[in-house]
Amino acid sequence: MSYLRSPERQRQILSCARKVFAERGFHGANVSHICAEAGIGRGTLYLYFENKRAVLVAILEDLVSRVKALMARRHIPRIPREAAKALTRDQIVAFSEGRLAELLGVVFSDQQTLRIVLREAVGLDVDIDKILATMDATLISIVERDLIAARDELGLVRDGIDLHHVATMVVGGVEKLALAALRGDIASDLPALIRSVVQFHLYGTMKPQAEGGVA
Amino acid sequence: MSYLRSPERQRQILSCARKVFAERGFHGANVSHICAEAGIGRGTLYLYFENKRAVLVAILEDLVSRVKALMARRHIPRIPREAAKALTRDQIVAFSEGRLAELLGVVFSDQQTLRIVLREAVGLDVDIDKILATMDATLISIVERDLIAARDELGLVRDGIDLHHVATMVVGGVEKLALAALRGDIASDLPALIRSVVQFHLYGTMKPQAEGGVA
Amino acid sequence: MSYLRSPERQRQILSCARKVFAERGFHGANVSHICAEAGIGRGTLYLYFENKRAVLVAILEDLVSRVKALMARRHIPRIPREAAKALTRDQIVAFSEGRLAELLGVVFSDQQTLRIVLREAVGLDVDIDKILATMDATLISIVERDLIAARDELGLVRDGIDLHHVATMVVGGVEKLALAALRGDIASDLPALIRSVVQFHLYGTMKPQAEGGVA
Amino acid sequence: MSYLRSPERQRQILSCARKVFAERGFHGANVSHICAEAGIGRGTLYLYFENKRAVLVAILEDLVSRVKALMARRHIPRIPREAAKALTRDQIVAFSEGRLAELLGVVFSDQQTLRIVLREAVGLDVDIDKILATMDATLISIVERDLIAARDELGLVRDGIDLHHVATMVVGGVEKLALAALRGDIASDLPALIRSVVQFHLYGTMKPQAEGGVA
DNA sequence: GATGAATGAGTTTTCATTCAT
DNA sequence: AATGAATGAAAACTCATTCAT
Repeated sequence: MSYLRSPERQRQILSCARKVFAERGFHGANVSHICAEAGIGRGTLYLYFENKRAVLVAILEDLVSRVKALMARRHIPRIPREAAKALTRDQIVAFSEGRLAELLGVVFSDQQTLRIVLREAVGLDVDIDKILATMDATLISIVERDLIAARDELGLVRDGIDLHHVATMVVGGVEKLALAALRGDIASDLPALIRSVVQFHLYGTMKPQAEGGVA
Repeated sequence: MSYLRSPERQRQILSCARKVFAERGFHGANVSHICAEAGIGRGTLYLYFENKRAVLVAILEDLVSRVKALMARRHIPRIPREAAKALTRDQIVAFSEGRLAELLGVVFSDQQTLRIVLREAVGLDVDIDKILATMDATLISIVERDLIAARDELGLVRDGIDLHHVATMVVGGVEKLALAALRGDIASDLPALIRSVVQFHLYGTMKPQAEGGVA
Repeated sequence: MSYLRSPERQRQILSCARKVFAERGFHGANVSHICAEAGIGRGTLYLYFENKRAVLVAILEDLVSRVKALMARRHIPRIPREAAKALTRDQIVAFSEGRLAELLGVVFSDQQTLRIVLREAVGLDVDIDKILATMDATLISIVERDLIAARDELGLVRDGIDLHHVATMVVGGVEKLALAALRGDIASDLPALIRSVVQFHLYGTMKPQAEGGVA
Repeated sequence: MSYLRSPERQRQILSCARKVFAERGFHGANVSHICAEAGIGRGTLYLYFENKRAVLVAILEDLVSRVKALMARRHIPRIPREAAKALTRDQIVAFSEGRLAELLGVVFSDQQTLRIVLREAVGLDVDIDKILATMDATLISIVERDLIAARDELGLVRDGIDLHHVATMVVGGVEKLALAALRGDIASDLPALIRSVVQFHLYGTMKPQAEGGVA
């Protein structure tokens, strides 16, 4: 028995639960597993959370709030259009990479949360789905906002693109890469991954010459 | 009650299970639900499947085999490099759209299977994960093969791109769009979605002029 | 494992539960106790009853329906008022004793049910309370109906009596006697008890001379 | 927080527990409920009572001791037999009503205790049952002693009556009336109820003429 | 082959009680 | 003396699976 103040104990349980859920999945994890991990009695968990599901919800909402905080914090740098025109390709790439790294840093700050969001929390129940949808929507809107700014203020974006679709695909693509990395299907070389993402979403796959050579 | 020979009955159970799993999720669905849907007794299911999990596995493996069949069937059209150079932008787009539509047609032939793959089968257990990973890998390798062919045989692909990463992102992006459509966050207008995907992955987001204007 | 048809199994569980509840009380009795007594698995009980509480409710409602059946069955014998006047004291006593014995026969047909009604089902929850109240009300109204008939049709009842109060007291008195008998505080000599009840409720305690001698 | 010496604090807890038990029943009431009501910490209760059950026992024993005190206090007024013969019917009734009111005053001094005795403490465990049995026995013996006195010293009681049975029925009848009043089935008009009880137990239900007219 | 009654392992959850502070 | 955080025993209940019919 160790006496901890409420908020610390709550955080401790949360972090142990994160670990356990990531390792065993939501259904594979017992309340007992979590409590053993946290070194507390089984009843203690119920002093801090209504039930097992509420622990997961807390983990997810914690992440959502971090993502929303990011969105609130981040503002589009105001560059005059003239200056925008003078941006080099490398400057644009570098800026995009920075933005993306920032985003990924918050979302996938730890592998455990990543695993939980992408795998353990999926398909559990309607309310949890709503939280995941909120997170998706927030992530997507962050990317979309950047794209809209790049289009409207910097004039950098190709015409006739549905930016919401694109933002959705960017987030989905990033998550799939992350999942593949989690599975060990591809190397977890974050900078390389980020470079791939940025290159891909800026330029697409088609050779400029090919494009250029087209009537 | 009704006399169906083994294979038909098996298929019938499978299709009822698909419906039930899609509607209620793997954990939310009882064996009873499936059997009621199929109009058979609870024990009968066990004549055809070892257990509940095996039913889901069968659904997934059925999909995997359809995807693999697609991969085996599909071969890259051999176009002489010279001809490739003469391809118009619209021809490339049209061809890509066709390929993608074909792919999506197999994978997401029905909303039920889609839902199961993207939501209900996620995070269940290690073996099911392996199946999902196999499907991901197969899908990705289909896209990747197309990309490799476009690069190596047609010379259409930009240099310095990690095509495995790109293929992964394309699949991930498509799935995220599908998920958003399932959730009702975006319109389920398949042709429009396919167009977005193809435009995005061919050209990326950056304006050609912007790119062109860079030193 | 023994295969019983639904209704028999249900009745068997009910009768075992009656025994177990009577012996150990509602809270003292486990579902396991009941199942062990019935020689069935723990889950089997839940095929027949929604939960432990529902088993008790079924026991009580079974009794209520027997009591209500008695009330429906029983009709007041129509005796012309003239004939009523000619009834001897012993005839009235004998008739009352018969009626009471009939009532007790249904209600307290077995000690187990009696114990459950008087002790184990008391104070459990609002709905069970309602059932007990219904039973009380039915018993009381049976007695009251007899009293009203004796008053209105036979003219046998003293003036200025609140017959509902009296009926309530009769039922309460009988139950207290039964409880005392259950506890072993008084002899379980049913005929003697019935005689006491009838004498008491017909004549009261006061000596007729005493009454007669009053101005 | 508030400084109360042991005995007052004990009494305070007891009175809060009485309220809580009456409102929620023994099983429905948490130790927390009681402590919250008393404005003390959860551990504090255990400084004054061994456990939850002990609190209920204390409430009941307090009542038992009040009832026993009544019994000890109450003595039969010595009236010469001659004087007894001269008692009017109204005098006897008035006296009986007084005695009964006195009894009820102690037992059911408050609705809370009444509810606990009649509903919440019933069927809990063997020891509590013994206390309730003691209370029943004491109440019954008080009534019985009055009846014996009325018979042996005043000669007011009809022959051939088992006074223990009668006393038991009187107590049972009174309790059933009280229960019905608690339930709202009958009006809680104490004087009217007392009158009904006294009339009934003195005179019974049968019309004197009817009785008189019998051979 | 088909059935569905029976099973019981496995989990969540509650709450009286303890004891470090 | 007072507290309330921590405990864990105890119990209800679900549901995939078995197997007598």
